Amino acid sequence: MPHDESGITEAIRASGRRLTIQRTKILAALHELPGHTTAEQIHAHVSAREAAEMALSTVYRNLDALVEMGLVAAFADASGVTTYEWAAEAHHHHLLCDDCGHTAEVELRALDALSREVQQEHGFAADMRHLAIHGRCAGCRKEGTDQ
Amino acid sequence: MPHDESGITEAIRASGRRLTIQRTKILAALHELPGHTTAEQIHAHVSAREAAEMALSTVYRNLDALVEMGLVAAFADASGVTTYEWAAEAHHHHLLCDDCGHTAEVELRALDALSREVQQEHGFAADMRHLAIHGRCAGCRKEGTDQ
DNA sequence: ATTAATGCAAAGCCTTTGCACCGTG
DNA sequence: CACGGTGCAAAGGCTTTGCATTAAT
Repeated sequence: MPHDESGITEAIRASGRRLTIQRTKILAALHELPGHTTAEQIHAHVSAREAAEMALSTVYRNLDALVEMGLVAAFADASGVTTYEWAAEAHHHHLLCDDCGHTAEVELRALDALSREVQQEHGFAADMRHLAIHGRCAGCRKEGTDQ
Repeated sequence: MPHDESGITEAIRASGRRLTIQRTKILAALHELPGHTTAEQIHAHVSAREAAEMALSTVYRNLDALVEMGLVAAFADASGVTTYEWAAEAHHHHLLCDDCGHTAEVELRALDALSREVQQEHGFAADMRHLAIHGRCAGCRKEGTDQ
């Protein structure tokens, strides 16, 4: 893809990897699609605009490589599906409603204190870039009932 | 199984379900095994002590039922494996080391503030009973390097 | 020219499902 | 004795892998 906004292509080359058309398109898709995309979605996104279809396994292999390089973050959905997200954009937090399934992306200040506690009392370097908090959203709580 | 420590068997019967030998053994296994057990582990645990082996699908079906009843909590591992835990015991938090895979169960005070922030600013009722925080544990940080 | 990367198809893994039979309530 | 539950085996979904071929450096 055209302009390389960060040094991503360099990083890829530096790691001994090659910049194939497929990899380039997957990088573009990661930029264009909103966070939390599945391999399938990326595959569909790429295949939709291009005549030639890319193998799904290529998408997986590339995502794995990007995760290994730390450029992309992978997360396990509750249903077992893996979602991927451009690591640099994963600096937000999620409020997952267990009722309606809605996901809100928010900034949480209190996490600093949490991070500190975890660090000081457990020597654990927390990666808060992508914390997911489960619960019930405002809407579902109003409706009161179950499900 | 002998003494029913909570009203679990009642709850099961009240939901129109039956108390089969298999279900009883699975309940016992959930009590005996530490948190975060997989269906496979429960199956192995039960099969180990009893001569007759139980079908793995029975374990899954029972776990599903227990989750549906709210007695057991299910969580998606990063690798896509589902782990189950006695819901009443899931009132702790996890520090998951992304390097060595070790899981530490801790109590985090700072979560109260977090809970409050989420509640007040987003109207979201957070369920903090089983928050998982990713990062690097003390041990892996000392070793410094990758892996 | 090397050798990483792709495509394809097959296999893997965890989990779910269909169906006849069993056993609890 | 009705109907929820079980076992078995087969199917399902997502992901990975083997191998010959292609293409980036």
